[in-house]
Amino acid sequence: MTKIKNMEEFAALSGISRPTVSKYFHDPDSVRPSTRARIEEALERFDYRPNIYAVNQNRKLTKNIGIVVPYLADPFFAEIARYLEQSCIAAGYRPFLFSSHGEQKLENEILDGLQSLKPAGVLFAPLGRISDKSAIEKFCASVPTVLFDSNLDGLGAAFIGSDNFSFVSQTVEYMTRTGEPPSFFEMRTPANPNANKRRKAYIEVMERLGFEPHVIKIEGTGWAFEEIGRLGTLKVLDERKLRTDSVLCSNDRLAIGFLAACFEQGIRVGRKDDCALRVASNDDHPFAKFTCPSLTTAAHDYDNVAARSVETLFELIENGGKLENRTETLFPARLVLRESA
Amino acid sequence: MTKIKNMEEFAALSGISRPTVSKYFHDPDSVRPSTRARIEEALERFDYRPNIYAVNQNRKLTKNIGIVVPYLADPFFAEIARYLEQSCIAAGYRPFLFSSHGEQKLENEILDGLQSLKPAGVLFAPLGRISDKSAIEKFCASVPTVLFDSNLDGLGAAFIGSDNFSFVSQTVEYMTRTGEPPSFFEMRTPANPNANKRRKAYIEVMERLGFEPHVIKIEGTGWAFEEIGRLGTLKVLDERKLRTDSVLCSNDRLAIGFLAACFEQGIRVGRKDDCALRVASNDDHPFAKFTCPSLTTAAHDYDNVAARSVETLFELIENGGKLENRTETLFPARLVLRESA
DNA sequence: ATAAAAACTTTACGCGCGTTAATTTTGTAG
DNA sequence: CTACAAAATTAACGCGCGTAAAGTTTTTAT
Repeated sequence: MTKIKNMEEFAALSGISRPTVSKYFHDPDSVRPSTRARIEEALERFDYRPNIYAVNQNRKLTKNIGIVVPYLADPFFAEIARYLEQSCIAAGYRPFLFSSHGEQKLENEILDGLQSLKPAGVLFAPLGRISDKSAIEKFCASVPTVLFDSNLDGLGAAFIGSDNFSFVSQTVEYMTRTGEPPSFFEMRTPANPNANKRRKAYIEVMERLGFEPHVIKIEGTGWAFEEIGRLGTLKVLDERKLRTDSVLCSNDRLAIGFLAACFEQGIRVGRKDDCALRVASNDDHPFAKFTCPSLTTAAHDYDNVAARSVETLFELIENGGKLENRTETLFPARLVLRESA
Repeated sequence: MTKIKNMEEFAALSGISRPTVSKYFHDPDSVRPSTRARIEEALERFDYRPNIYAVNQNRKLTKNIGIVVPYLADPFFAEIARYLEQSCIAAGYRPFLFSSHGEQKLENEILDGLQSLKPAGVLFAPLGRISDKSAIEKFCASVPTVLFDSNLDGLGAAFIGSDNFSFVSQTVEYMTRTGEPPSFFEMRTPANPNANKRRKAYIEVMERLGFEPHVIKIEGTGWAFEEIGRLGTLKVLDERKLRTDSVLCSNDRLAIGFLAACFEQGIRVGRKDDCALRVASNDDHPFAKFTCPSLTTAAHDYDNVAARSVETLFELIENGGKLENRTETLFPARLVLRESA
């Protein structure tokens, strides 16, 4: 079991010329079946693999794909990243995962570092409001990029995300149908552009149904949504700002904080008769099933968003990095009824 | 603003010879301040950076560091990964983050792929029980590796983690001091070696305090601990297996499921008089503050574990990949009193 | 000012592999 | 068996940069 240093050596040991071996690694089907068999036989005996640095230096396009999410400590992004990773691997690519950790500076540094990785493409969920648009625009000009989750107008070759209107309309309609119309609970300055769309959808749906919208805006910045939601709720409860017994939170992480605050204050939440409040939300966070009470929420179509994102990226890559026109694909939500509303 | 293709071109534009520029990129302090200034000035005007593939091909050691965690959808690991990443960057390295997603096959594939990245070192939190020890051993033989969180006997150049005895002794002592001695709630076949140490510590501490240990083992495999905990708790409650009003969960994610089940069953948990049960746990999961009631738990010393891990890795790297003897460093827990116990 | 040391320039080779052009071998069809 | 296309081989160059050797310039010390 001697260690093989390079392709030259491996080619010699396998009895095939180096250019042919090189061809094999580029596409195993491009060589005659008999020679392919000989190479793979040698591969079993000697455990050689091409030096990726030499390969990537000489190929025009690497097989690397960058995956960038805004906040990995949010299990939602961890889950979607997992799906994206696996799809890339299945397609013969090498995914590299990065988290902006909620900071613009880090997001920019990641994009910067990504450029020198010369990735074939990038799947990018930007921070949103605090993203450095011009930096991202520059980046997208030099690297084939598909945006997901958070849309930034005109940036990237395509956007794939969830249809916020579908989320809110389902939750609002459900709540109005089964009880009082909900107030909308959100952060005053939401980090994510989806939040704005959800508020607008809420107002639109409420008006269409003939109810007066009521938006409750709480203070707080950053990505510690649960704590922001909790503190905001305590304040709202203290000031008796709730007009009805129904609340729709902009997202599940705020709702987790909302429920924690209600529990602290001894307020029973749920759809049962002895409950004082109904709370629903949007996202179907992995923990939404384990809140007390479990959270009624509108679920992202994780699988489709992820699948379409990679599909689109591969299409983009095969197209040489350009698509005729930027598309925006939105997947509808699925209402998940649990105990909280 | 012409685009610079290579170091040759950049060197010409900056008026410095290529070898000197190369030296600069390796270590800016290795050149005369005046030439350094000239290079950096040119750097501002032209935005050139060395091709990392060419660099890594020719340098013996890359500046890459691999970070491997068992399950990124667990915010605990996301948080620690964040700290590790930042430390690596601060030290001038390039971190690459990977998650095994709870699967041995993926863990092996990650290690495999990591080898061809030729990293200077790897920070590795293995899956634990289901890890492929022999594959890991092989990996560690060729790449400087520091294990953290989960120890595997003798593998890696060092281990840094938490002192499980410290966790359990603090929670057990607190619970016995303020109420009935707790039962210990855990999975029958825990994925993580820390679980075994916690059970042993529980038994030891209970006996030392003169109480009879009582371990409740629930069924379930995989990494969906919350749901396993929830279902296990429903069963335990149904079969009335609790001997006292106190429960110590092996980890927070199980506890989250435990509390959800109690809530479903209308069982009040907490240290107040009107509560039927007290529940404590270990880890201080990022969501432990938002359970209902909030969870009393023993907190990891995140910062120190992460800081010492990277410290040790850098030491290992500077030492050429070998340390005289394998060290195991354990940091004690900090008891966090909340409402559940 | 002079000598020695330090830093820089020039020249050149090597890393491992992609890739091309010219040539030879192999496989298939008539 | 001949003819011809497909596939493999040989030879050679290039990618961008690390690095070493030899010579030149600049800095520092005396």
